[in-house]
Amino acid sequence: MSNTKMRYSKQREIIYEVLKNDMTHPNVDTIYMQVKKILPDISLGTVYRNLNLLADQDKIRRLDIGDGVVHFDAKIEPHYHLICDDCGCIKDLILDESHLAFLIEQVQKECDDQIMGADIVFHGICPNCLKKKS
Amino acid sequence: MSNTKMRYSKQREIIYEVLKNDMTHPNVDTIYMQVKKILPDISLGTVYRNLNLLADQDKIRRLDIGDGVVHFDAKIEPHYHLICDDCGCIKDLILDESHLAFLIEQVQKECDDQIMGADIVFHGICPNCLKKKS
DNA sequence: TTCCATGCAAAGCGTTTGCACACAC
DNA sequence: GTGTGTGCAAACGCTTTGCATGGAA
Repeated sequence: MSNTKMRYSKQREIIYEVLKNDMTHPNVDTIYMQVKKILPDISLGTVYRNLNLLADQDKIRRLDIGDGVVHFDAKIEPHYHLICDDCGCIKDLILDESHLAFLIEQVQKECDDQIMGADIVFHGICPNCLKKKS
Repeated sequence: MSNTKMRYSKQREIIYEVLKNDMTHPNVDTIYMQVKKILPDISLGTVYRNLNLLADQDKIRRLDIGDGVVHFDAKIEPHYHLICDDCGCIKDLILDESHLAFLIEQVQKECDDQIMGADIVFHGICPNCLKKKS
């Protein structure tokens, strides 16, 4: 709950630090393994609990890309993602403001200006995989 | 596999019919319960198997809206979805072509024209829930 | 001392799968 | 008859949770 006092925890701090330094939009298991290098005794449950807690406080973002596992992102500013259909990597995608405004406007016609936000996921081939193919 | 002969099955036919007549983007359990009214002995595994099979053949669409369960849609033409944050319903969203072209163009700058498609999910309050609130 | 956070393990839950039988062809 | 599809139940993988202990305030 948000009205409960939250105490400091070394585990939560490290989890947050690890995620902030990881630009790959890692899933929970990847985060768990990275944190374990620093805190070998941490448990998977603690990682889940803290990631969900940080996400509920909007300090990090939950990412659902449709691969069956949850990913997390320390970058909370609105932005979009490109999923590589070859290697499965997730890359940030910046859409310019004027375009986004138009997009939102379109959507608002449908739902009385109550739009909260949009999750946009694009599928394609990332530059890395393209390079390997040629 | 696509080179394996597929035989007719009553179950598959009914599953597809049920989905085509359901505009709510149902999850597997909902489809299962509807099909069970027509074929009381059908098993959940069969529903999963056939939905995945139909989706792999692009006869239906898999939908991942981030609620932890898979939804399906018999409407395969490209379109987008609005998720109601109040009731969780999923509504179709039509974006006009010129806008979409611009969107795709933006994305292609990032990934060498290899864009395959986009899944776009918007969050908001659906007209029904809005009405109830006022 | 109070009570939130943790580690551990078990449970939960949606989905997949192995197997024997049924059925399309 | 051959081989795909089914029903059933067990297995699977990710995530959550209950509980006793640890640690922040």
